[in-house]
Amino acid sequence: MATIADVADYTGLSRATVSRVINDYPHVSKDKRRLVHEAMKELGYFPNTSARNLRNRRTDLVAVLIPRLTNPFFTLILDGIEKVAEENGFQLIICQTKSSKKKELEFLNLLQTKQVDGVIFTSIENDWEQIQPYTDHGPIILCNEYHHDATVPMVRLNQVQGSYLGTKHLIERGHQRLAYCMGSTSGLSNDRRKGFFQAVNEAGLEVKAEWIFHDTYTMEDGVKTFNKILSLTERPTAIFTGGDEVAAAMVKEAKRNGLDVPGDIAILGFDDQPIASMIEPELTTIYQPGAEIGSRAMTIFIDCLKGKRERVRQSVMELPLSLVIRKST
Amino acid sequence: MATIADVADYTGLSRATVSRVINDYPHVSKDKRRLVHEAMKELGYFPNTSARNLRNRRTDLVAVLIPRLTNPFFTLILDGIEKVAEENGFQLIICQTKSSKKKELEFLNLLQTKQVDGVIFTSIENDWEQIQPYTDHGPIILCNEYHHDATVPMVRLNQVQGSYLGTKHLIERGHQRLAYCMGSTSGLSNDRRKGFFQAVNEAGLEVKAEWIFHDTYTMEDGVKTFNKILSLTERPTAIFTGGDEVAAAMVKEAKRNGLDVPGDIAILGFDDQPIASMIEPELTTIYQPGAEIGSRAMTIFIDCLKGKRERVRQSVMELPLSLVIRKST
DNA sequence: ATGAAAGCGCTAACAC
DNA sequence: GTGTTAGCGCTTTCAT
Repeated sequence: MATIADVADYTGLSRATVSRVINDYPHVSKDKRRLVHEAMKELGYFPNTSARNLRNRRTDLVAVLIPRLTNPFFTLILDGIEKVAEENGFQLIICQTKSSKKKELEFLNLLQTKQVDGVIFTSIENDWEQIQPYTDHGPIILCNEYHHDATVPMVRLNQVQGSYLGTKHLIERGHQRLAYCMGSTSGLSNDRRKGFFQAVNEAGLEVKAEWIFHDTYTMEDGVKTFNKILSLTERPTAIFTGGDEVAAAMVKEAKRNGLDVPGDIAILGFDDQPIASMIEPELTTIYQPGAEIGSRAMTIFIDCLKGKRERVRQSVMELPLSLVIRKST
Repeated sequence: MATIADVADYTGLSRATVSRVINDYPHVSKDKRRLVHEAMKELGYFPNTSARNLRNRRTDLVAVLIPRLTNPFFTLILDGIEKVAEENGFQLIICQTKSSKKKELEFLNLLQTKQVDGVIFTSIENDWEQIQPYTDHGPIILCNEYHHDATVPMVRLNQVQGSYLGTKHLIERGHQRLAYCMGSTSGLSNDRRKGFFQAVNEAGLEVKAEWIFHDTYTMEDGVKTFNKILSLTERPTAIFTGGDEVAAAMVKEAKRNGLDVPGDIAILGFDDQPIASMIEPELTTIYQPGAEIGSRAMTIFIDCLKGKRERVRQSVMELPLSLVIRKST
C-alpha cells in the first residue's frame, strides 16, 4: 500500500509538499501540483484516514444514539441528521440502544476513546448525572429529548403544545370522556401528559384513573389496550394515543368489533407516519417534524465543534407540532 | 488528555506493560495489572482509537450502503447487520446513496482511505466493473443484491421463486389478466419479472405490454399507476406490485373509486411490512426475511476479514421468500 | 515478567 | 515555494 513517502520519493519532492497538495494548500506551484496528482494516480495512493485522524485529532465521525432503527420516526430524524452531515463531510455511526441504559453508556465510550468527535442523542435513557461527565470529551446534543438540568444544546419539539392541540381538538368535537395512552414515563411523555391535562382542565373535564394506560408502544399493545377500553363500564368516547402504529391498530380493532370510527369512538394518532393516511378512516394525528429537528441538531453540533457555539451550556431550540385533521376524530 | 505514556510514568512502568494490560495480554503480574488499572482510572485515561487503528491497520468499522434510511425494508436489513456487528465489536457507518451512482462510488473512498475495514451493499447502482477494483482494499459483500459477474460473497433472496409464488397464487384465484408493476430495472427486478412470467407462461396466459408498468416505487406512484390501470379498456383483474406501500396506496385508490378489493380487482403486495396487516383489506404479500439476510451478510463479512473465507471469489447464499395470504387477493 | 525503541502514515512549525 | 523534522498515541518485536 502506497504511503505519502512513496509519492514523495516518486516525484522527488518532500512529504510536506505532497501533503500540501493532498490538502489543497496554497503556495504550491502548478507544476508540482500536477506532478503529485499524477504520481498519486500512478501509485494508487490514498491518504490513510487513521493517520490523519491521529495527527489532526478529529475523526469527522458522529455517533447517533437511536432506540430502534425500525422505528420510522427515528429514521426520519436520522435522515435529517444525515443530510446535514453529508453536506459537511461527516459520517454517522449508528448506535442502537434498544432503550438500554447500559448500552447507552457503552456507546459513550466511543467519545472517550476519540472514535467519534461527538454524540447526538435522539433518545436518552440514563439520568443526566450519568451523561454529564462525558461532555468533557466532545459535543453532546440532545435531539427530540429534554433534560431539565442538561448542560448542552437541545433541539426539541413542543410536546406540551402538540398534545394540547390534539386534546383540544377532541374536546371541540364534543368528547367528554377521554382515554389517554402513553409510552414510557420519560420527559417527553410527561410533557405530553401536561398538554393533555391542560386542555382537559381548561374544559373542566374529569379523567378517571382507569382511562389512563401505560407502556403502550406497539401495534399489539394497541390491540390489548383497546380491548381494555372496550371492557370498561364507563367507556371513553375518544382515545389519545402516543403513536400512529398504536392508533392504527386500535382503529382496526374497533372495526373488527363492529364499532364506527369516529362515530362510536374517536382515535387520535401521533407522528403522522405514512400509515396514518393509508388506513381507513385516515388518522387524525399530530405531525412531528422529525427530519427538521435532526437537521437542526446536526447543524448545532457542527457549530459546537467549530467553536462557534458553546457546547457545555444549556440551550433549547423548540419547534412546534401541528395537528393534521383527517377522518378518525 | 492522558496518554499511555502518562500512565506509564505514573506507575513507573513502561508503555509496553501498560499496553499489555489494556489489551489483556498474559505475562503481566497481578500486581502491576491492578496498579495500571488504578492509574488509568486515576488519570482518566482512555486509549486513543485513531492511534490504535493506525498501528493495528484495522478500524472495526463497516460501511453499509443503503438507498434510503426511510425505507422500512432496508432498515430491517440494517437492523440484522447491526445485531451481528454489535456482537462482534464492529460499528456501522451509514452511507445513504439515494440511489445515486456517483454517491455510491464516493462512499467507496471510505474503503480506499482505510476509514472502514469493508463495505456491505444493500443495493448497488453501478455496474460491477466500476466496483470490482475496490475489492483490493477490503471485503465487499452484496446483501439483497446479485451481480452475475461479481467476484464477492452475495446473500440474496430468491426473487424468482418469490414472485413465481405470488403470481401463481393470483392465477389460482382465477385471474387471467395480470398487471405487473416494477421499480427499477435492476437485477432484482429482472428476477421478479422472470418469476412472474414463469408462472404466467406455465398457465398459458397472455400479458399485454400495456399491463406492465415501470418506476413504481412510492405511494404516489401507486395512485398514479392504479389510475392508469383503471383507464385501460381491457382492464386487468389482478395487480402484482413491487412493494407494500405501492399496493396499499392502490387498495386505497381502488376503494375511493368504489371498487371492491379483491372482488373487482386483486392486489398483491411485496415485503410484508407492518402496513400490510393494518389496512383494509389486509394485504396478501410476499414476505422477505430482511433482518435475516442482513445478519447473514455481516457474519460472512466477519469471516472474510478474519481470513476464514475467501473474499474475492463469487459465492451465493440464497434464502427463500414466502407467500402470506391475507385478504387483498 | 518487563523494558527499550522502532515505526504505523500523516501534518505543521520552522527554516531556507 | 519547498524541505526538514518532530511528533500524534499506540503496539510489537527483540532484548534481558
